[in-house]
Amino acid sequence: MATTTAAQRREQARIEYDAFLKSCPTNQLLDRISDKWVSLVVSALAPGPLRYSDLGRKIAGVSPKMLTQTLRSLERDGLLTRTVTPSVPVRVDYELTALGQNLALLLTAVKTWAETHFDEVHRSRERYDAETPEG
Amino acid sequence: MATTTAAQRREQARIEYDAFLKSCPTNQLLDRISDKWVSLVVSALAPGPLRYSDLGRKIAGVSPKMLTQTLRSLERDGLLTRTVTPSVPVRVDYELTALGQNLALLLTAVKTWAETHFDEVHRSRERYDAETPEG
DNA sequence: CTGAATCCTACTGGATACTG
DNA sequence: CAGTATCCAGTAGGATTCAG
Repeated sequence: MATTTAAQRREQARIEYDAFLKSCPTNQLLDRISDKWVSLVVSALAPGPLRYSDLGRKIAGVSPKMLTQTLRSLERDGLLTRTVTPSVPVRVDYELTALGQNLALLLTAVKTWAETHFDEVHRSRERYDAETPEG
Repeated sequence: MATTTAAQRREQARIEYDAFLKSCPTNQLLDRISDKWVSLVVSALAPGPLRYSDLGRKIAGVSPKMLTQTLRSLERDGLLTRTVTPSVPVRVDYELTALGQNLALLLTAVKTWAETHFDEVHRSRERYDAETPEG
């Protein structure tokens, strides 16, 4: 039959979606910078350069794995620079590039939005939860 | 002994981190709106209200589960409204609230940033990958 | 049409230990 | 100090199916 199953149609949609992503790779980048750790690291570095362990302390809940991973990703994207000072012990500084600082401004704006409207959102949540018959 | 093991110190850090999150719940909200699907849904609704299936088509790669989940979350946060028209079949419209539109502006700015600087990031990635001894 | 429920996989990301 | 490597749990999220 001319049966296009739901699965086939869905897969087709995914193929088109992949093509869409290729033709519009902006979404990949958007997804990347929408990452939790990216926001935190960029925010942490916004005031000025920091060392690896400084970042780890400033962000607190982060594991070394995620910290390194995020830093590498941001370095690869040209959002920050990694400077190794071959002293003993080694010292590594991370600093936002102009591009990174540019992005930091936007993320700061989003953060400010969250601070400004948090109580509003919070009240909305309580209202919603109260109305919901917890079922 | 006064032995604070690494585990203890780490756990202590997590406790403090939790307290930090409670005292500064903005981060939770920031994390929430940094979600991939949140960005996509808010962007999709920015031009105007849409029905459930319209959203599913416009966002393409999304599964009904994630779409519903994201919409519920945004509704709970007061970022959009859900309007049910009890016709047959049922019709449900989603529309950004003023708060949601406000956020949409910021996310649009971030999206614009991504579009503007994508080639720069892309070149940085190629440079990075070329320098990296693929090890 | 608009979801809700279930199942299941794959990836995220934390803990831990080890290296230069 | 600044990572790297390994292991492993939790969960995000896709596929599928069913209901109102």
